Amino acid sequence: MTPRSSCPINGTLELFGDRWSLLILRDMAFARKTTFKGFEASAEKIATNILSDRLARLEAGGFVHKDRDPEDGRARRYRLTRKGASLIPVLSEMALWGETHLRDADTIPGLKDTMKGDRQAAFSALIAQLDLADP
Amino acid sequence: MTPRSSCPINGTLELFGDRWSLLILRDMAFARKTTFKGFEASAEKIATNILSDRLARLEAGGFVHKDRDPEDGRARRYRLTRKGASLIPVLSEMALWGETHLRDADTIPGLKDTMKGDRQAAFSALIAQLDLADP
DNA sequence: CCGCATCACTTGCAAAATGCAACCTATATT
DNA sequence: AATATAGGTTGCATTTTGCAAGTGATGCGG
Repeated sequence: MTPRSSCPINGTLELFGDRWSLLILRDMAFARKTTFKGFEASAEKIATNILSDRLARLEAGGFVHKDRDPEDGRARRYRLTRKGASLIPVLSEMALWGETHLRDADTIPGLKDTMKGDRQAAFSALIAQLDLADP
Repeated sequence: MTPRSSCPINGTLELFGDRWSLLILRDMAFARKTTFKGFEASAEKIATNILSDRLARLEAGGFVHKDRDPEDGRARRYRLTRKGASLIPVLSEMALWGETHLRDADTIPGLKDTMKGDRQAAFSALIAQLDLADP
């Protein structure tokens, strides 16, 4: 798929401009979810065919790494790669926007302060707590 | 339309999680475009029915204000409201991500520095240069 | 090691969103 | 008056999404 333009905003939207991809990354980055069932159980109720498709795309794009769950042979383990974790600032900015402009959105404790202070440090700390996959 | 969840990221995605809405805001915020023809002329080649639909949604959501163009009675003038301009940080973060992670994305001069320095000041300066609508 | 539950899907089909091309109306220009 | 331009709308084909049901592999309790 050849991009519609060379605008970096457009490129980002061609990858993540849908209603589900970033929610999966959110679950990995902020809720530490790693399994299909875990993503399926999120409040937004993604359909399994869409979830399957998005995980495949995220894996193909190198944002997510998939392997067997070492604690349950039936389960697969999905983890962010460093490339996937690079979207945390985008997710955070969207969370901040939603929190300040949407009526019935939850407040994420500490988010506003984090986004005002040393973001880089906060993101690094968050990433350090994640069990990233490496390729 | 009742939101799928009260997650602020989800709420933001329900409003802007499509391939076009943020591009229109981009054109207003960064390219200073104000007319239907102007948006239509952008590199991504949006179809006119989609453009019409997105402008209507953005107006209904209070992100964009529409009036007659004072310099051409045939044209309508679309301008960001303050609420619409509040998405500039999200757009900028997406631009930064695209610029650093996508192969063939353009580089926006000064963006990386801006995003490392005093963002708030940079965003304020940008907004000051825009002719915002004010409802 | 048998039966049942769970995990990660896939399939089929209906509904909605998107994309394309043609057409239309109001205003401006010559 | 004729023509061009701005901002749409309409009809239709294609694509994406969503829902429900079904499938194969693995684990677990007896």
